[in-house]
Amino acid sequence: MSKITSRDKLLDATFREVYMYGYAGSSTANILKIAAVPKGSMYHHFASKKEMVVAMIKERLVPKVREDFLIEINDDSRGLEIIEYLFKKISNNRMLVKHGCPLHKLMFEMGSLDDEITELCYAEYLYMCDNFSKVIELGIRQKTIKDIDSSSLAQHIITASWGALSIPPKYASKEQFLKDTNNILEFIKV
Amino acid sequence: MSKITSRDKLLDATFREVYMYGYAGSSTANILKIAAVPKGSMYHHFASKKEMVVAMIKERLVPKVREDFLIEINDDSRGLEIIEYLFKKISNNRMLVKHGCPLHKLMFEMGSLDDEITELCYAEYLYMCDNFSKVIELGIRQKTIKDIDSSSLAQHIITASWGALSIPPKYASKEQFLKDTNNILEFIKV
DNA sequence: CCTACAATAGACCGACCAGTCTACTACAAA
DNA sequence: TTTGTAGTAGACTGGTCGGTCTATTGTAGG
Repeated sequence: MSKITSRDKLLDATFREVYMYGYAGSSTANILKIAAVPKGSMYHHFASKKEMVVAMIKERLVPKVREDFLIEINDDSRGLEIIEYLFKKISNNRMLVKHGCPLHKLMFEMGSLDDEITELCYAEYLYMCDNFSKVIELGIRQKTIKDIDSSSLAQHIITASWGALSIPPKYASKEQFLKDTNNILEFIKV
Repeated sequence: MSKITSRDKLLDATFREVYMYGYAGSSTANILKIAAVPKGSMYHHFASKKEMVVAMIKERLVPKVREDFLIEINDDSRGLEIIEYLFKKISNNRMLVKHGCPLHKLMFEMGSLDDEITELCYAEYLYMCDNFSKVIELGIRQKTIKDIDSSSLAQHIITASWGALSIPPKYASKEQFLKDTNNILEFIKV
């Protein structure tokens, strides 16, 4: 039995706050209130707000994004179907559809605000591109995906999905996302 | 001869600051410093920071986006070529490539922060979709663009371009954007 | 039981935030 | 010339920001 530590509660609260209101839009005071942890604890575990966010990215945001955009390659899986299934999975994730990809949102905001955090996010974006490339190459070999430069196609699929997910929560819907990503699918089909 | 008023200087500075650092990330103090205008003037012209940003959206951001994403339909213009030319034009706009579409950036940030500003941005997004739809319908009639639901296609082109433009300034490049949007073009071609 | 250290707790700090206030200036209308 | 008003000017306010400080508590090792 592992109990939930103050550190855990802080990272969870930081993820939620930064995801919803952005880095600049979220305050330590609010994070502490949500986590129900006193200020002394926070500065015992982390040197600063930024360091707490850096830890949050590594220990919460990155694992979450890897899970949400997870691509599993089995022996009998087809490249195209994996992407189709992924879009379906994302469309059923209410949080993603409403508030966008947390990695995209943070990376976009931090681009002009902090180099270290931007780099951290961008590295994860490159990792995603790599993963997608492999699936695309699989699909190309199976002749279910068009034979186009796989890394350029991976980048296109990710950024286009991110764009489709960046419609404000009030107006975003599963249907709109599926309609949008269906165009991506139609394009990559052989 | 129309002279530059304090109000103009404030709107210009507000656009730059909010574009670069976001709504939450920009301060009135900094805007006043850049505009070289005293605080009293600002609160004489605008009731609050938010009202100043609302005016900035209407009088600076919207016109700028309409110019950057301008689509001109002449008698002898072809639907596909208009989109091709637009992507080329955007790729040559260093500011857009590095910092993204200002409308997209602000709308994405404000989604959970302020309904009024979100609505204002979303209305302009719908206007863009409408404009793109018309060009797509033209292309369909000319048989240079695939005969797919034009409004869904318009939405796809815009959100996918926005996604391609949301790579951090440090890593974004004209070449990466063109490679990315070329996939959109290849898809819509008949 | 004692010691030592990790963690909790929150009062407190200076800096900065958006916004207010009063005084002053420029200028147009009467 | 007088008067009214739009605009300029910046000192000031209350509240919130990230971060520091000291005191206390919980707990594992001796």
